[in-house]
Amino acid sequence: MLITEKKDLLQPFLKELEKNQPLQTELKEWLVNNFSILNIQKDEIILSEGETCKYAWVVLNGIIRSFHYVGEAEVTSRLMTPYHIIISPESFYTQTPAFESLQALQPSVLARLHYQQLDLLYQLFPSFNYVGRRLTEYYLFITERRLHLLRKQKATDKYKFFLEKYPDLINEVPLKYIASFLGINQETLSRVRRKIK
Amino acid sequence: MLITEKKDLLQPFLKELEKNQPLQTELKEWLVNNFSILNIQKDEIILSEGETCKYAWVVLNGIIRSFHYVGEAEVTSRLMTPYHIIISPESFYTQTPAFESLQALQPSVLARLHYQQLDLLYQLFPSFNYVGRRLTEYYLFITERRLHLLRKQKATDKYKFFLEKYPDLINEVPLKYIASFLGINQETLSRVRRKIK
DNA sequence: ATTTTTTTTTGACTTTTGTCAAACGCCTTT
DNA sequence: AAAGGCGTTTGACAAAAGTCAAAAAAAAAT
Repeated sequence: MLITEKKDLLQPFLKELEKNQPLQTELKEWLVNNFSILNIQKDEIILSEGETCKYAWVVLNGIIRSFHYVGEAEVTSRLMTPYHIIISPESFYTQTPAFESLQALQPSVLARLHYQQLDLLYQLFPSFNYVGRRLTEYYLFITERRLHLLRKQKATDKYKFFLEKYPDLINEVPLKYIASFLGINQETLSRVRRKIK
Repeated sequence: MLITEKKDLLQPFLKELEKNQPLQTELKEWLVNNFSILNIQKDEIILSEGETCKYAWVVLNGIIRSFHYVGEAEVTSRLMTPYHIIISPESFYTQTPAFESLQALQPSVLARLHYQQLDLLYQLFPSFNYVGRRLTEYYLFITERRLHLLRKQKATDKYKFFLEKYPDLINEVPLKYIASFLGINQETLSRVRRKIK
């Protein structure tokens, strides 16, 4: 892939990164040089349970879900849209096997950076620790929001919360994944939807 | 409070901070000088819903819970034990009013640092951004663990997970708070306990 | 030691959600 | 137009959890 093309693809993500604080030009160049672009098919698995999460991915296009198994059943834990950074946190931070998998729900474009490259990035540009900290704080906040959702007692409340906080997902993601994300089953979600309309 | 006394109180917390990487002596001195120690009574409210979370607290002793209201009912969202750093994430990071409150479940000893002091700390010691990032990553990980708990479908599974991951809390925290933390009601928790024993 | 208060458990009943099987609607393929 | 596949809805019934009131147990106060 041409470097100019890669640059264009990464541009909106870099802009997101700069929301807090502008980044040094060399840092941005380093990012463009070191990220790789991936084209992912619908349903393709990006990370399998049991593998160690060696990359941080950025969604440039498409939707990715994380899921794990509870017995036979799949549980969808996160739904990730453009400019979201994806890792399996425990696995990535501790470089141990993941208990969850990552899968594309649509044909998607991702950028990825290797764990060791990210480590190097923090060494080369210590100021990037500030960005890393702010980003992690943001992810902590949205994780708390998912917790808030799951603490809603009634299926109806969960669905309303979902509509409010994740409006861009409702028409993009099959209901079975949304139901699972909300911790209810698909039939219950379907009944909730009928009641609300 | 004497500085030597404060130093002794903070010592185990500083040791926790140094688990990843030793800290410069001046940084540790700065922390000892700038943290304030608070003695908190049982049931005392540390932060009230609607207030902005201006401090980061460290539990040196005791147990703190966070909770918010859903209608009339209180929902306990976190239970925090020694050396845990406490903030109301959204409120602290964005300096906007909190939707949750913080309360001591036991007589507790806390150390606190003002938001602006923390900001100053990051400026004075840029390397502390690394520590901040690692800490935030850790809190992200344990937040995901709470999510994992709430995604368990059956009350029995939630309680077993709680016993496994939070063994130090089971004999210290009244069951009504644990039930609420698990997203079930107290009577259900009581019945689960009978069935398990 | 006794009383009072708080915490935990129990019982009877209601509400909510899950389960399984089948049907429906819509898009794509032949 | 018919057939197949996928996502969504519906129905009948079972299981799980919630609610309210009261009892029992444990802890704290007098």
